[in-house]
Parts: sequence; C-alpha cells; structure tokens
Amino acid sequence: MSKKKKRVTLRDVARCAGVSPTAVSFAYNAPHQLSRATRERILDTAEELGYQPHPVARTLATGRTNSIGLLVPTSLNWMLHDPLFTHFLGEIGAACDREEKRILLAPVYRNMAPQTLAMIATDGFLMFGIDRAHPLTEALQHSLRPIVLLDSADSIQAPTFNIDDRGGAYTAAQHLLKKGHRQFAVATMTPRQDGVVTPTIERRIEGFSQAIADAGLPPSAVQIVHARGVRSAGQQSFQNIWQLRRRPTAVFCVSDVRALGILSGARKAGLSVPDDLAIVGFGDLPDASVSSPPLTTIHRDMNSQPRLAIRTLFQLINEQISETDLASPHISNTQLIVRESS
Amino acid sequence: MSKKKKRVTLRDVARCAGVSPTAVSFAYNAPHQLSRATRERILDTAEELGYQPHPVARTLATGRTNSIGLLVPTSLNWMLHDPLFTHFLGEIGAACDREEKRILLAPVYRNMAPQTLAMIATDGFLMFGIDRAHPLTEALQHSLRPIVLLDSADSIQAPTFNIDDRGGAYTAAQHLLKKGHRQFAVATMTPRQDGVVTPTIERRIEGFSQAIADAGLPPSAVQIVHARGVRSAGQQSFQNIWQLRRRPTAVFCVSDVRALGILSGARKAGLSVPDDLAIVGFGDLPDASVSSPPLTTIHRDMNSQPRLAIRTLFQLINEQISETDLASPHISNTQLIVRESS
DNA sequence: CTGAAAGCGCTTACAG
DNA sequence: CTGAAAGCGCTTACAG
Repeated sequence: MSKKKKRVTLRDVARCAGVSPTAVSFAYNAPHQLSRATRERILDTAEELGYQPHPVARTLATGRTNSIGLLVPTSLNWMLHDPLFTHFLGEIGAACDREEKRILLAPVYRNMAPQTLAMIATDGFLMFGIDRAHPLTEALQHSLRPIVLLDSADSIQAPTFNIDDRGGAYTAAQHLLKKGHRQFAVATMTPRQDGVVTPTIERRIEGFSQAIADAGLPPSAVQIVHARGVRSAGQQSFQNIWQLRRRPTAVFCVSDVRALGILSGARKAGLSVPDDLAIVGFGDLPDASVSSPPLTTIHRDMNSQPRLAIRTLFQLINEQISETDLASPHISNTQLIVRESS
Repeated sequence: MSKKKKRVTLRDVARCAGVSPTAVSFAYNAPHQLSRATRERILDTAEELGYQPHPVARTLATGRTNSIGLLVPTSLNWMLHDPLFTHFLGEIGAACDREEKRILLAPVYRNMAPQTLAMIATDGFLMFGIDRAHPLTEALQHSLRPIVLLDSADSIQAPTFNIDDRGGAYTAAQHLLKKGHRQFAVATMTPRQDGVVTPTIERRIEGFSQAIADAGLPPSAVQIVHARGVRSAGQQSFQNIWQLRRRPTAVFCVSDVRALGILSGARKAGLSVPDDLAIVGFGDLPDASVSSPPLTTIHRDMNSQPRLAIRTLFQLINEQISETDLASPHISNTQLIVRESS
C-alpha cells in the first residue's frame, strides 16, 4: 500500500540471506553459478522482503535498457490518424514483443533542442518521416546509439528504409498518360511555413512530374493542389481541383486516404469516376480495394519495410551488423494496381 | 560516425575544463550557481568533446525517468484497432507532451511473470482494461510506483477511472423497454478460455440484464450472442442474432464498432433498422452519428476520463496527492443518445 | 562561486 | 560454488 516505505535493495537481501551481493545478483542473472540451496534461500528471502530489482541500476551496469525509441515527427495524436503509422506501430510492437523490448514513444518537434535526443534512455531509435532539413538530422549523426530511418530523406547518413516513391509515382503518371490524359492535378498536403514537405510526398511529386516531363508535356500540364486536412478535406480538395482554370481530367493523390476523400467528394458532387475525373492514389490501403469505384493506386508492402527496419535496428543494437553495411538506403519496390477509378 | 568510440563522460569534461565534476553538473542543472565565465567554458568544452549526459545515470541519481508506462492488456496491434484506445493514446500523448514526459508502451499478457512490471523503468503506470482476475493485480499493489487504472475492474486497490457502464447499459435497456421491446439480444465478444471478459463489457451486460429483470421479465428475455471479430464480424454477428430460436426485436451491443458492424450486416440482409431490428450501441464514437441510420447509443466523454487519469498519475508521481485520496473509483457519467436505429 | 565525497543500486571480471 | 572490489555516470547535500 504505502509507497513511501524505503526500497528494499539487493544489499538488504544479501544481508538477510547471509550471502554476498554477488550471490544475490547471480540468483537472478546466473542461477547455475549457485548451489541450489543458496539460490533458493536467496530467492525466498527476496520474496519475503518484497525485493524488486531496480531496472535503472541494472541498466546503468549492463548498458541495456531493453527499449527502443520510436521518434515521431509530430504529435502522437496526429500520427494516430495516419493508417500507415498505426500499422507500422503495430508491426514494430509485434517485433518488440518477440524480443521482449519496449517501445518508448517520443515526438520530435522541429523546435526541440537537439540534445533532447540524448536524454531519452533507449538502446536505439527508429524514426519515421524525417526530412533533410529537420533540425535533428545533425544530432542523429552524433548519436551514440543506432538509429534507423523509415520513409525519410534519402540523403541522411543513417540506415534508411524507404520505398520507391519516385518510381511508383512515375508509373502512376505513365498509366494515366497511356489512358490519354494530358492535364493533371496532384493533390497533396499544404507544406509547412518553411516550405518543407514530408520526404515521401516530395519524392512522389517529383516522380510524377518527371514522367509528365519525359512525355514531352509542359510543366503547366501538372497543377499542384494543396489541402489542409486529409480525411476530412475530401470535399474541399475536390472543389479546389474542379475549380482550376485548366480543369484536369486526372488527379494523382500523394496518399490513399487523400484519394478516397477526393473520390467521395467527387461522387457527392455527382461526378462519374473515372469518366469525369480519373483518380489514382498511393499506398494501397485495405480501404482502397473496397471503395466505389475501387481505387487505382500504387501498392507498397506495408509489412516488409517496418519489419526489415526493426530487425536491422535490433541487429545494430546487438552489434551483429555495423552501420557501414547499410550505407545506401534500402528501397522497397512499389507496384501499380489498376482498379476502376482510372 | 563510429559509435564504438568511448563515451565522453562528465568527468572527462571536468578534467578538460579544469573544474570539478560538480561544476559540470551545475552547468546543466543549476547554471546560476556558476559564474558566467566558468559555465561557458564548461559548456564549450562539453560541446567540443561531444559530451552527452547519460540519461540512465541521471535517472539513477535523481530517481526520475521522465517517462510513464502505458500497460496494454493485449498486443499493441490489437489495441490499435480499438478506436477508444487510439483516442486515449492520443490524449495521453498530448498530456505527456506538455509535461515533457515520454510514453513507454508495454503489453502485459496474462502469462507474463509479475516481476516483469518491476523491470520496466518508468515513474508510474497507466493501465487500461485490467480485470480482477488478471495475474498482475497483485503485483500492482506491491508496486513501488504509482499506478492509475482506466476502464478496469472496480474492485482493484488502485486509483481507478471508470465510466458508468452499468448505469449506461441500464438506461439503454429502459429505453428499449419503453419502445415496447420484450425480447433482446446482447451482442458481445467471445470470452476468453477462462471465461474472463473485459471489465467494461462485464458491467454493461450486468447493467442491461438488471434492467430487464427489474422490469419483471424472465432471464430468457435476454440472449447473449458472441462473436469473434469486432469490425469484420458484422455480417456473421447479425446472422447469429437473426437465427436465434426466439428472435429478438432489439439488440444491445457492448460497443459502437460492434453495433455498426451489425447494423451494416442487417442492412445488407435487407432488413429495416429499427423496424425489423432495433440496435443500440455503447460509446458514441464519431462514426455513430453518421451511419445510416444514425446509431442510438450511450454517450461517454472520450476526453475527460483519460485526461483526469493522466493528470492524477502526474500528481501521484509528484507526490502532490496520495493514493489514499483516491480510495474509491472515479466514475464518469454516461448519457443515452437516441438516434434513429431504435 | 567552487570542490571533495558519498550515494543512487546494480553487474561482473577476478581471485579463491 | 562464493565473496571483495571496482565500476556504470551522474547528482547533491555539505563545507568552504
């Protein structure tokens, strides 16, 4: 009940059991080093005294926290609305369960002091969506602990697991070109004040635009349309697209949630998709295949990337591999899935 | 780059700067205790050497980890599909942001050794949905750190924040009785092997059944219908209900997600809701108001409960209040929201 | 304003 | 099989 009572230490147990502190430690960490009798006597007195090993002291002595830090680029609240993030979190959770590691969630806002990273007690870090302009990128390099990046800038000096955003978007454009489209919108999120955009989104837009350029069309063939919300902003996003002076016949969305929002916006406005407006998403979320009409999109394997990343992090922590083995980013394939929205 | 280089310690900085370790510590933790010149010299050498304070050592010395443990009763993956949990997680995240605390996620499976709890380095714990039969309940009492419970058994000796599950369900039953219904189904999750059920669900079923009994109806007026999935199992759940020998005219669902699943199952089967089957949910998720027809449900404030719980935990950690101030569970009100599904 | 010293509670070679 | 001793890297009265 009372949490004020003094903590029982290993030393207390040793004294009561009439053994050395070493023996008590062995009872937990190297049981076979002790005679059965001694071990049991120790464990019994420990239980009797209500001894609980102090995890922090153990960590200081061993150098292991048995936790990894999951650094998220914005508030947790915001991240939890991103189906990709929650999926990744679930995958990472499963991997940590198996390894008996814990996940420490830490948002890293842009205005946070770089040394904050050093104050987080974990064996390593997994970081989601960090761009090359992020104030933390430098701190990352100086970190004494391994860091693995997911969906981040490909120019950062750290093991990185990305997907082929450029190639996927390029394929999406080719698909639409082949269907005869010549005037496009790209639906994306409103960039931050400083003009920075999620690295994945940046690459997708680049890839799409590149394909259009490679097809010999002028830059004006692609109009970028911003919107604030994601899920909620479907109606508004659609309107913004539909009211463009040069009205596009096809829209490429930087994510499936955005595409689904615009799809429903378009249908509420009485349009026929894809006849009036073709829509292509990115990500191939489960919802993408059950919308009406089902969404043409760029498929990515949602499992292999986070699994690979977390496994790599564990290997780095255990020093089974070294960072120099991972100099260039690992890039997972993407694949065009043609459904009925295009 | 190389993470193998020896760690720079506070002692190293002290030596290089020609001061005592105390002074270096002060430079970070009590800057005004140092002359400006000394402080700056220390900070400069620290930066030059690439010194990073060791968070674990600091924790051992101060007794503060600046993190709280969020103990989840099943796999993270499973929890992330529960909109209530993700919402709570977002709220808790926001509170932790403000206090500069981190969240450590730790699933506590039923088969886990009780001492595992002691091995998790946090300043306190927040625990979600723990039932009185949970093997951890005893370990919770012996914990040296504060623990706050959410949506848990009301018989556990720890500060608890629940909602009025019984009362809410009771009201739901009264509502249906008033509408003239006499034969009911209760749709709930399949209990575990050992018969244990989520505490909230248990209370909701009790409350509902109690109201039916108080109305003078026989126990046979309420038929419990189990289903495995939640979101996905709508169709199947509906079939199970519809195929009961004594077919109910109304179904009370222990959660909104379940209710929405059954609602869509019923409509796919060509039924009219509420004429053929009345449906009442529990929770009043955002989705409940936009289904067709909109769902009659029991409203709960999704924000106040987690906010109160986390604030209380912080107060316990800071010893601003004591556990004895929180002997009996805090119970938030619920409220019947009549929409068109009943 | 600054320093010497004890302490936080464990682990782990090392020696026997 | 068991113990004495040093060490993990910091903080914080205490004394000056």
